[in-house]
Amino acid sequence: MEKFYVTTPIYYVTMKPHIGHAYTTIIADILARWHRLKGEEVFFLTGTDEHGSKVQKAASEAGKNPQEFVDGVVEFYKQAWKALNISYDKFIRTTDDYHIAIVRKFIKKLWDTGDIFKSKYEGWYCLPDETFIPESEVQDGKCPYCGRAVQKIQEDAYFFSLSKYKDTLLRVFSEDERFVIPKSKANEMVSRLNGEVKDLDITRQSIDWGIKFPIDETQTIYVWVDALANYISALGWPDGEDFKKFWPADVHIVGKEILWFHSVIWPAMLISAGVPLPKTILAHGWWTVDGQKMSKSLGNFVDPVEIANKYSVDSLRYFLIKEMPVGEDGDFSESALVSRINGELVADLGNLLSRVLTLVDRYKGSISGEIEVDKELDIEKVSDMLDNYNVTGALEEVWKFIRSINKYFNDKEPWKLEGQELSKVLNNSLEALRIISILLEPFMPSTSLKIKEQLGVGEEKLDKAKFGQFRGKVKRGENLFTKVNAKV
RNA sequence: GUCGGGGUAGUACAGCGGUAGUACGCCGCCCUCAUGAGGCGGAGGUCGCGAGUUCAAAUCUCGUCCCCGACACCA
Repeated sequence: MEKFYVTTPIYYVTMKPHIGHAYTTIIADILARWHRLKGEEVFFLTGTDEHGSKVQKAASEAGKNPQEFVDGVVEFYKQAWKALNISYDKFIRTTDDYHIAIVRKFIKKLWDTGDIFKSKYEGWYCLPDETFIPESEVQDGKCPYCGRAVQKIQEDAYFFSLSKYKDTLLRVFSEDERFVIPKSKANEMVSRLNGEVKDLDITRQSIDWGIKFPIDETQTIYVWVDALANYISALGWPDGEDFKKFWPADVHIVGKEILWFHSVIWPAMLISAGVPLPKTILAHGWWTVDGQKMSKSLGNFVDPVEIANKYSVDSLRYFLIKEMPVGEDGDFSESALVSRINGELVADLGNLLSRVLTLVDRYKGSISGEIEVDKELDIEKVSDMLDNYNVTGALEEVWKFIRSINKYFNDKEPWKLEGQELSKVLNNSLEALRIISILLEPFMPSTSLKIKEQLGVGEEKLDKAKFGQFRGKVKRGENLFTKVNAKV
């Protein structure tokens, strides 16, 4: 049986999930559901990244110890994913015991390969805040958080020989078109690799909240190394059954800002440890909100659970996928969301189901007739797009089909027909709706289910997405979506 | 600064050598099976600017202006 392993990044638990976290996770969910629909064995991993100085700091600001603090924030993620209908198979936390043990084992493996060496880490340090400040954040020699002067200090640290893998990685990029999608983002990585590649410090002495470095217990493993290893620790590397079955990952879904970690640092560590590379790293763009970047200072984070409760989960899922092609940036606004709900979900999909079922109710005879709408749908194309992670294009293809069936219904004017002629139009329309319900399942699972209930058909996999004789027991129900009238 | 992407209708985008397109919005007409849903028609663009190549340029070349992204924190 074919397998499919998809991951989201593990989210850093300093705050509740926002619309960007939801977006990444929804893409992963769609892919997971799509591959299940094809009858494959799927492993969908998500989770939380819980170590590091920023978590430690956030915890102390909240007056809690770090473990208490992260336990609290993790619940927000789990509840959000439940509310958004996310079908993950495993939720990993970097504070889980098995993860900690495997990270230490993984680091030892890199040490045994000879790719870890001891040196000095030098950086800007804010003494009162007890944290290192990245060069790019230092403002006029001052700490961006407290405004006090930072100083250059040195401490012992261990480094990973990233530079050693530069050429190997360049070869991977040039030989494998699918290693990083989209191409434009792959090019950015290649151009960075062609520049200076420094070895990476992978431990810190000054940080306490994290996994201890197995070679020297006075050091703590840098949070990124700890986090990246989740993709194999979740599977029980190196001997676990899941690891043997599901690794290498088919796709790591990431935001564009963490692509370097996933397409360069992570692969380098895997090569060093003798582990095969993930097949694809899919980098997506960012959401702005009402044209502005989401930020703490603007306080404009959009809570996906609130939006889902206000409109509907599937309205949100539909909007996020349809509004912005994977890899590009896009803007979130409630007015754009409402416009898609009214203009597409209500007027195209909801309307189609509604008008077809009304005529079916009125017609008493049996439904049958030759199929004539099958040319309107190219399932191969939808399938190819999803296999190539073009979720926006695939959804658009399904939508073209929905529009074409509305047009078919309109042109045939079945409300003026009777007997065989009417029966045929109804059979075509019902079969189209049944196939639409199958193809929409990955994108809008609860809407898909509602359509199936009203058509009186059961759960169906992709192999049932073929036109034929409609066999459901139709039972008209509530409208799929409600028109939003309020001006926003 | 270095590297990369882009500037096309009010807005969002497609087209990438052969009479300027799609969606939303706007205007007009028509229909009624359907959630004040639907259909048809229309207005609206010197395709950033200048030059060149060509029978022919949004499309290729050069120049120029402007926007955006990556450059080791962020979905």
